[in-house]
This record gives sequence, structure tokens and C-alpha cells, in this order.
Amino acid sequence: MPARIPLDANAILAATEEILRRHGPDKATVVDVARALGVSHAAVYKHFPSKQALREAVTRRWLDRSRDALAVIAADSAVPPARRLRTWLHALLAGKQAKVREDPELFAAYGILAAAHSSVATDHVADLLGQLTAIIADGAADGSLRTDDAAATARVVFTATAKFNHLAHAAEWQNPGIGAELDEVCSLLLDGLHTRMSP
Amino acid sequence: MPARIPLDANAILAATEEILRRHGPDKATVVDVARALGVSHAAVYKHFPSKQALREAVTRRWLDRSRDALAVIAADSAVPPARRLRTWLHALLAGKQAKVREDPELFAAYGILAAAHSSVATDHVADLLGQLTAIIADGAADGSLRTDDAAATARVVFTATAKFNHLAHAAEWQNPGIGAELDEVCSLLLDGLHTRMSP
DNA sequence: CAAGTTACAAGCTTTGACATCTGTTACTCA
DNA sequence: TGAGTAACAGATGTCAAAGCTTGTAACTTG
Repeated sequence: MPARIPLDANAILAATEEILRRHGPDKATVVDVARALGVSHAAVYKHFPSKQALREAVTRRWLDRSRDALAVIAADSAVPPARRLRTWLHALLAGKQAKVREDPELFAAYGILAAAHSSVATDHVADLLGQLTAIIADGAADGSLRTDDAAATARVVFTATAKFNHLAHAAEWQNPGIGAELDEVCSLLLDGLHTRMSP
Repeated sequence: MPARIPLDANAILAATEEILRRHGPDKATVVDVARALGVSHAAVYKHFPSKQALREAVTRRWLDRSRDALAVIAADSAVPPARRLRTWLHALLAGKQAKVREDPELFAAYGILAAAHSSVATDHVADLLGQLTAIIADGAADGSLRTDDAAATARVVFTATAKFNHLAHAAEWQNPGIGAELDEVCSLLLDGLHTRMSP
């Protein structure tokens, strides 16, 4: 009987993240989470309406951490927008590579939610697109990037780099040449985005 | 007892394709194929060393048909290379959409082979890259597309359009806006590839 | 002897009984 | 009355036994 801290949503999230990491998304049960907290599984259901909601909350927290790390790069106005775009796309890839390697269980949990069309996945993509839009808008503002609509261009850039950001390609992120490949795609895209010397 | 045509590799391939279409890759057995041909399953093994080899042969034939259809577009020198590139990428997408819709079982069989790193999949990609390289080389030759190395550029274009050509995105090909999205990516890529007016 | 068959071992799937998990409800207790 | 528990029904998952499937080998036949 551990001295019981009163149960709150945060303690449940932390315990769930731990269980998810240990057992993986297929084996992690809410009974496991409750046992780790020293309560009955029904107690967990007082704080979260379903196992699905619990998983989403854990995954959202996990994704928000990487979103925040990328936001620092996106907002760094000391770096010219074209270079910032390239750096940001590389950081996005590096972050995903690290997650697959170091946190495969949580990554798998995210994959399951994305496949189920959970809002966690679409919201995360929307966050990333927002950052990309901000970089491109900065480029449009200082005249270094040519675009009519920063948000639309951001979507196109995100689509063209799908191989480096979409879950479906996770297996390919372990290939050694992947960073160089992203660099080449970036170069071609930036060639298209740079302001022309003449019409 | 149907009047038995002497068994040959081609008859086996046709029967396998039919069985694969009917039962799907998970349920299709070589006993089924043999039954459809009115022979024992061991007879099939006289012509193909394994079930895997049989499946690969069927899938290869199926992929070669679409490769040939695309080759006509790639080789059409009446169309300027930039426009030909765009048309080819759209045709590739349209062909895949049609296959997923009309031949989901054979498409699934292809997916299984690709996941198993079969040479069928890598060879098919190599064929497609060859066609793309030819288009880009034509553009380099007539001065309309800027590239140092047509094959390398073809790889970059293929990567940047992964969302429209890679199996992993098959589910997204049914979205209504997908053609327009490809168009936007093409435009950005072609902006990058077009010869500049000045350095 | 080319083309096919029957018979069989090893390895996978199905199957069905059994256990566990999810989510709810009626209850307890400070 | 808010926070948790015990008990439960229905869905889901597990596991071993039985039945197919794959691939091989020895055998048959025109």
C-alpha cells in the first residue's frame, strides 16, 4: 500500500504513458494503469470517459512536446525564411526518427490513433502546417519567397515532403541517405519558391 | 472433366490471377489454383518453385501492363517535356486509383510483395523512374528543364510526389481533391525545374 | 522421360472453450 | 456529495487441438 496521492488526471496520464511505453499499445490495459496507481480500474473511468480518450490525451501531450520544440525553430526570425524552412523540415524528420527509435511504443500508439482518424492526428498536422505557414509568410513579407497564399503553399510543401513527415514512411526514415534525400527535395522546392530575377 | 489443354506457365498465371481476384491474397491457395485447372497442386509446383514465385509472376505481369501504358505517354515527343511530366504523373495516379478501385485484391497482393521487399516492387519502381528520367532528359536536351543529372532529378520528383505514387498513401487516393493537390505540387516542382530567365 | 499423380512431413491457420478487458451500475465511506 | 469500490454483462483476446497448406519425394503413365 503506497501512501496514496489523491488521484488526478495528470497522475493518470503519467502512469498511462509509462504503461504504454512498457507494454506497448496492444498490451496496455486500463486495468494495468489502475494497478500501477493502486486503484480499481473504475476509478480511472471517473476521470476519462473511455480508454480511447485516455490514449488520446497521452498522445496529445507527447505530440505537443515536439510541436513546441519545432515552434522555436519556426519563430527564429534571426534565420532567413528559406534557410529556416530547410532547418525546420530537417528538425521535423530528426524528431520523428528519434521518436521511432527511442519511443517505438508511443509512436505505435500515435499510428493507431492516426489510422482511426482521431482528431489528435489531424490537430497535430494542423499545428505543424501553422508553423510552416508562418515561415513562408515571413518569406513572403521580406520578399525572399514567392507565394500568393502562404497557407496553401505550406500545404503543398508539406505534401511534397510527405516521405519525410508522414507516418506511412516511418520504416524508410532509418535508411542512411534519408537526410540527403530531404535536402535535395528542399533544394528543388526552394528553387520553385525563390523570387525570380525576371518574370 | 474439362477437355484438358496441356498445362503451361501461362495457363497457370491466368488461373492464379483469377483465383487471386476472387479470394484475395490471404485466402488464395495453390490447391485452389490447381483445382481451377483440374490438376493436382503438385503439378503447379513443376512450373513454379514456390507459391511466392507464382504470386510474383502474376503481379509482375499485372504491373507490366500499366508500365506499358505509361511508357506511351513518356515517349510522346509531340508534347513538351514539362507538360508531359505533368501528364505522366497524373496518369500514374489515375492508374493507381483505378487499380485500387477495380482490382483491390491484386493491389493487396502487390502491397504484400512490396512489404516483403520483393524485387517485383523495386523493379517496377525502377521502370517508372526510367520513364521519368527519359522525360526529364528530353527537357534538358531541348533546354526547357534545368538539371545536371536527369536520373537524380527524376528520383527527387518521384520522392516529392510520393503521396501520389507510394502504396502507403493508397487510402488518400480516394479523396476528391487529390488530383488538384497533385497539380499544385507539379506546379511548384516545375517552377523549380524551369530554366531561369537570368542566373 | 516429360508431365502428372498420390502420399506425406512440417508449419500455419482456424476453431472453440476459457480468460481477460471494457465500460456501467449500484453501492460505500469520509 | 465527491471519490472510489465491487460486481457484472458483453466484447475481445488467448491457447491448445484439429485441420489445411506448402513443398518434397517416390511412384505412374502415355
